[in-house]
Amino acid sequence: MTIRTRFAPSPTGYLHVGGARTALFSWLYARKHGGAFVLRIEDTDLERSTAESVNAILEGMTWLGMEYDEGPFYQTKRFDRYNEVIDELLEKGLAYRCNCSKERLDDLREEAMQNKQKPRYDGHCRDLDIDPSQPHVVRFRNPQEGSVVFEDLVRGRIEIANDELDDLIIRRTDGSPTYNLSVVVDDSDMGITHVIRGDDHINNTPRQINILTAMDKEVPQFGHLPMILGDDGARLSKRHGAVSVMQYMEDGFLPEALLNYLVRLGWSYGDQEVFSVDEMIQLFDIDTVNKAASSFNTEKLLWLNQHYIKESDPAHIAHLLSPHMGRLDIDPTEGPDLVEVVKAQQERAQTLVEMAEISAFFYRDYDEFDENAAKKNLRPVAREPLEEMKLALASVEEWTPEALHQLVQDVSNQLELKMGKVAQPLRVAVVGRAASPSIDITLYLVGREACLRRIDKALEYISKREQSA
RNA sequence: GUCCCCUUCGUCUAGAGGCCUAGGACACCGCCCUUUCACGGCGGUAACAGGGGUUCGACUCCCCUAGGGGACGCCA
Repeated sequence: MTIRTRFAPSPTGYLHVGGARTALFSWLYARKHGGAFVLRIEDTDLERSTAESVNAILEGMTWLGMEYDEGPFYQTKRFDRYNEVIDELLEKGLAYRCNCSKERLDDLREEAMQNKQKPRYDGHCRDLDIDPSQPHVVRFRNPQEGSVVFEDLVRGRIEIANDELDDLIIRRTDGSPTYNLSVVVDDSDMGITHVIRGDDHINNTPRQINILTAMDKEVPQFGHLPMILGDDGARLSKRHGAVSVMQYMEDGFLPEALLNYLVRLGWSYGDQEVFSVDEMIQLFDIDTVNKAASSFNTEKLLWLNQHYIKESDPAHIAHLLSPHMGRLDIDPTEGPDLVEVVKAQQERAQTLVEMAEISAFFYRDYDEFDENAAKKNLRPVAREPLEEMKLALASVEEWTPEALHQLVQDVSNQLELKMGKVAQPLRVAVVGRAASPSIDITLYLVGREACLRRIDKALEYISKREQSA
């Protein structure tokens, strides 16, 4: 049997990390077993589904590299099929028409809650013969006895008594099918063998199994994934920490880092923390997924992101960094080779956004000195080293990191100062702040002209400071 | 309220009855490396929710309690 899994988001918002993790596990499972991964858009809620959301979801999937083998299928294009099934159920007496008013249903719910009962439909129309030409919904005739048992791939055996379930609506008054009907029809029609989804669907599963059984269709395997909670342990929701996957791209994260972070949320393979996509495919398994919910921890994501920035090919990082430079109004082609800049900064940034920020000075003069750095390093004692360095830099023949390193060394020796006493004021002068790559590389990439101009600016700063003192 | 599910360091997790003096990772705190910031190296603080059983022996099995989450829609 070929394994077929699916990801079936409803397009009512962007793709957030919870959805992405669900998609990832489903995708990995299919890939691991050489099966197919199907993408299905569950847009039966005509009110809330939007084309923008569909695009956002597709964009997120693409960015993360989770390619699907079939789809996207849209449920709105399959209404005829759902109605066919509903009519069939109706014909066989496995479903019935109901014209209970919403008011009656509301009253019923309220009454049940007051009596400390589980709210459920009372089956009022179960055996009535409702006129099909009048407004009505269609309900599934759920078995009233026995129980539904299934072996969940991550949770183990789950059993729910049928008398906990009621006759759920499968077709609305407006003729559109509801979720529980359409999923079941689709998963069956599309030959899905393993339904991997969030555990908020656990309670729907017995209903769906009952419908499937009524349809005389095969029941797939289910694997219910635990939730992902926010940084603070509260549920991830749109208003609370659930960030769009694409937001991570904008914030300078690499897709491989997010994927790696997500795969370790609720799953592990011994002590291994870093997984390439190939390793995930090879090592992942659904039955080693944890049962408990886990909290999203941005700190660890940052660590992984830095890891991938550090380990990646500099040219690759440069390619990804370029747009972030653009956001700072910097055209990286007008200045030092971005690949060289990446090599210099690779171990110094947790995100591409941060890397762009700390690399801006390679491409343009800083606006003003970082206050603390200037206070500490651009003091009168720094005047002489800076002036010496300026002379040396102006006349050095070879503008290479090696030659520049030697230069700083020579000036330090000449003035009988420690390297730091020369290099650090020089660094602040050239980059405007206290931190940068090693001084030789920094000077080399900034270039002679800009170095001299910025040293002058630093000397000016020192003079001004002396006057005001 | 009813039903379902979950519970190991702050966080992600290892743990399949003796291998546990509970391991790793992130974060945090020291020290080392160092011209800055990082990287890296070394070390440290820190957890089996509580209570009962079962057993020669429980983090591991069973029960109860507590806490947390989910479901209970003409949403998905």
